[in-house]
Parts: sequence; C-alpha cells; structure tokens
Amino acid sequence: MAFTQWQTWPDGPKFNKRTLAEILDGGQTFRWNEKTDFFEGRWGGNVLRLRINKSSIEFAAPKEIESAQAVEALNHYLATESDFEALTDALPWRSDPILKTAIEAFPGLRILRQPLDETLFCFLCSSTKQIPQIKAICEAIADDLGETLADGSKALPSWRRIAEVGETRLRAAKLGYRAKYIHQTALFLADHPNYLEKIEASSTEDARDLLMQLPGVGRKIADCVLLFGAARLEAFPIDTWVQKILSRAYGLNDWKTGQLLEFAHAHFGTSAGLAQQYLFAAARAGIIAK
DNA sequence: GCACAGGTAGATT
DNA sequence: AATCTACCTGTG
Repeated sequence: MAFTQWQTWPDGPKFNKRTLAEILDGGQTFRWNEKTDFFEGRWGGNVLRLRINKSSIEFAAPKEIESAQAVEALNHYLATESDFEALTDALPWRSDPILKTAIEAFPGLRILRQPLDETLFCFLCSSTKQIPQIKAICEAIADDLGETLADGSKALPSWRRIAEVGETRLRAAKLGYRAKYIHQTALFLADHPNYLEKIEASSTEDARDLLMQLPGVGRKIADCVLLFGAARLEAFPIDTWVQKILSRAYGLNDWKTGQLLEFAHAHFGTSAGLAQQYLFAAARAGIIAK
C-alpha cells in the first residue's frame, strides 16, 4: 500500500503547478485528485503521484513498482517525445491576442496520451456533467467493477467487464441516461473484436467515423477521444465552453458547428486541439471572455 | 422550486 | 437540413 519516496523524473517536462493542475485535473482526464501537496492519479494499470519541487517534477510510485517502469509509463502518458513547446510556438498566437493570453497563462500545457478505452468511457460519462461529477461517477464505477491496483485502489473496468453487467448496475453509479449508451457501447464492442485497435490504426477521419458509430458518441465525444486518447492533435472538440469562446471572444456569433470546425482548422492548423485546450483552460479560469 | 451542466439521438417541422 | 426535446442526477 505504501509509496516510494519522491524521485526526480529524469528529463521530465517543465511546467509550473498551475499548468500541472490544468493538465491533470482540467478536463482531459477524470482520474487525478489533488492531495495536500501532490496529485495522485490512475490510468490503465498504473497509479502514481506527481508534484512540483523547485520547478522540476517528482514522482512516487507504489513500492511494488520499479522506478524505471513508472518513468516509462509517465513518458508515454505525458507524451514526452512530443515537443509541445514547438507545437505551441507554431500556433497563430502572433496574430491572435486571445490565444496569446491563454498560452501565457498556462505555459507548458500538454495534451495527454491516455488509454483509448478509458478515454472513451470517461467521455461517455461526461455529457452535461461538471468535472467533479464526472470524476465521482468514474470513481464509483471503478470501485464497483475495476481490477485492484498496486496501492489497493481500483482501475476503471474493461469494456468486456462492462458488457457483462447490466445497465442497472451502471445506473447505481449515478450515470443516469448515460448508462444506456455505455451499456450499448460495451455490447457493440463485444460484438466487434479489435474495434478500438482498428480506430487507433486508422486515419483521424476514419477513426472519427468509427467512433461515431458507437451508441452515445457524437462529434464532440469522438473528438475528445481522438484528442486525449489517440494523440490526434488536429481534433477540435466543440463543447459549450469552446462554442461560447468562439462566439464571444472571436465574434463568431450564430456560426454552425460545421462552420466553427472549418474556422478552427483554418485558423489554428494541425494542432487545433492543443489551441482548444489553451482556450478551454483560460476560459474556465476566467482569463478570457466566456 | 428551478435552471443549468465539457451531448446525443430521435422526432418534428 | 435545421430546429426542438427527452434523457438522469447533482448543484447553486
């Protein structure tokens, strides 16, 4: 149950505590919790703690876990081989003062590379819910159906496991109408072996089409899964927040979703999803108009 | 009591 | 093709 002592993450990415909090607890993922002076999170079979100490990142893992294994998991999860500084610099902030303000507020912001299956599950839970509620639902589902992790806590359940239990069991976690979508998606995935693997191997457009065939997955959730669970930085999820930002801060009143998507691709480019995350973070923080 | 929350799908016009 | 509307539950 115990964790190792804090260790420096060799060649870990650089960012401040505010940015770390935004990455781990800002709506990309719903499985991190802020403790007294660190964050604790779970993904796949991993459970780890992270904190900032004098501008470097430190981690602690359950004692059973080798440090090298923890570092490997972290490097994959935070996509450290991707140069987000360069990707950010390539965004049109020089001609876009709104984006510039957002970027300056969250220096070092990154897009996570989460397991696709978990990302799909979490965002199927997310419709018209606030982040704390989505987290509570995910935790309740994990506690009920997930495998035990190294510290004794629970992982999110596999889709196979979800397919085995009924919709009623899911409703017990306060999923509401989302329980039906999730159960139907679980049954669909059980009937279509390797469907998620196929999505990961497909072009972004094909992957989006495959995702949107799943019950309860529309354009927004599909784009969230592509962005946060498949490293497709061109995916640009338009939710109520982003819709308001584009409408008010960018003056695109009454534009249809399709038009906004075209604008996002044309204006923000191949890393539009990264721009989206800066804008989303800044709007939530009240730094730009929302 | 009631509007609203990181939407989607099906019905209606 | 564009605009309603129902769908669960928690929160302010």
